[in-house]
Amino acid sequence: MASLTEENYLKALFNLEIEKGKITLSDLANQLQVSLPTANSMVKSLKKQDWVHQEKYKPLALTLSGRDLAASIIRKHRLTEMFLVKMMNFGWEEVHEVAEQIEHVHSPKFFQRMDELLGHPTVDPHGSPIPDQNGKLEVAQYSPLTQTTPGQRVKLQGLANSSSEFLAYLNSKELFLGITVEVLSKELFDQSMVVCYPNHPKEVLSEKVAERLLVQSAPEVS
Amino acid sequence: MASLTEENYLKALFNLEIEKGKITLSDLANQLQVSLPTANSMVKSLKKQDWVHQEKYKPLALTLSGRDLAASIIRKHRLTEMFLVKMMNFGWEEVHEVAEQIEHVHSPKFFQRMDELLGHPTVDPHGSPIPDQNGKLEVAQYSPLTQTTPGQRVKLQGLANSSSEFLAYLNSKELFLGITVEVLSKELFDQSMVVCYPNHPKEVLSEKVAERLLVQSAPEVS
DNA sequence: CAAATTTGTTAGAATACTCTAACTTTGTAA
DNA sequence: TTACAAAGTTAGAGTATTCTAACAAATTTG
Ligand SMILES: [Mn+2]
Ligand SMILES: [Mn+2]
Ligand SMILES: [Mn+2]
Ligand SMILES: [Mn+2]
Repeated sequence: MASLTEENYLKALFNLEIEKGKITLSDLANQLQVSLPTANSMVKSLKKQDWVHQEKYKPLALTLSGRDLAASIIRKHRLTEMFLVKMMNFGWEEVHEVAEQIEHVHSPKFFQRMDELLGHPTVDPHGSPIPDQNGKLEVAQYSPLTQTTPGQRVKLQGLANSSSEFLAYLNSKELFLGITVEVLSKELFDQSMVVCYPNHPKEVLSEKVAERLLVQSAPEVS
Repeated sequence: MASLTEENYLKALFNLEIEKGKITLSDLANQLQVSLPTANSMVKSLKKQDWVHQEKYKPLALTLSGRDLAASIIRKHRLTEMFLVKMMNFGWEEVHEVAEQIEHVHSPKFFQRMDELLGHPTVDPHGSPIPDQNGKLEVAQYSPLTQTTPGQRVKLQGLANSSSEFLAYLNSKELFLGITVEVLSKELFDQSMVVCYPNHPKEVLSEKVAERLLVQSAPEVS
């Protein structure tokens, strides 16, 4: 059985594989905020348990069972975040830290009940997909708001970054998942965008913000 | 900050103090299923952090801050058990293992929300009192059913033992907390008791069972 | 009360996870 | 294509938690 530490390594490997395609030891060490030798020795132990493939000086890769284990932990993390928001009145900016702990709880029934009480959600409060019981992950193809052009109407579906600072900013601007945003204009100089959405007829979003807002290109028309 | 291991030691010390009055190292080691030297060295480290008093070859005692910490963990454990039963449809025989893990989660808000959603419960699903936010523990004075005499009507308020085997037995006999039990007779030979309670006009309880059922001597009269 | 038993302590070692320092391999770029 | 930089590895060590073996103190008991 994987220790809490090993579970965190597997989760990091899973996320790096999705974000960057191939996994380097440096990225892993950086992600987990440990030294290179620490990551190196832990990877050796993950290899011994057949959760990662590793050859000297080569990039890393999760094995099938490693990926399954990682997906199950990420499933628990995201179900927990959703449960905290929907059932326990947490804000979406408050849930990550708690989920980081609860994801390590061993109790299939506990997470099954969360899943049932939530009606089998497919995304977490930040729009990230929840792996299903078999470890399958629906990778929705959203694009950053920066790639839209004036006149377009799009639906806010996800976030490229879920830091609590960014989430607090979105709260203050009443920018929530699911809302429809219309692009009014784009500033050539700094790529900032003027948009409108419910209760906000004219709001300026910096490039920094816009590139972190993931939208659905073709929103259903009213 | 206390590690998960230290938290479990503090909890054990707290419970031993209540159950036995004074705390011996042997009891502690036995409770936690570790060797005597292991308990000894951990107690030294708890002493260094000023959570226990310890003198060579003398019984142990929690310090004020140690007791507070222990009470807060037991509060989290029992709130969690109540939450699992009332909000997540767990049986009372299934919650202890999960609570054993969740009690170590660091998030005041998480347990505050449990408390609120449950309406500030004062006991856990097995009748054990939940310490309040200040670490105060209401020690209700219940007595075992063995100490009642035929003709008496009492209310089942707690359990002297909450092993899942015992709880499963109680489930099968529909013996739940809060029901009123009338003692019909007591067998002199083996101390077994014949009782009656809702849906069970005549049920025999062994001494083993009866001594684990904690009842309120003076039930409110109808 | 002296022997036997129980309880507590010390010493020494193992495993898990982490670090820094030193070294090697790989990839880049002049 | 050699030199420099980046990435990866090895060696050696520290903390936390646990163990067994050996020993010492305290308690119980005949
Ligand atoms: Mn998260
Ligand atoms: Mn985690
Ligand atoms: Mn319990
Ligand atoms: Mn515990």
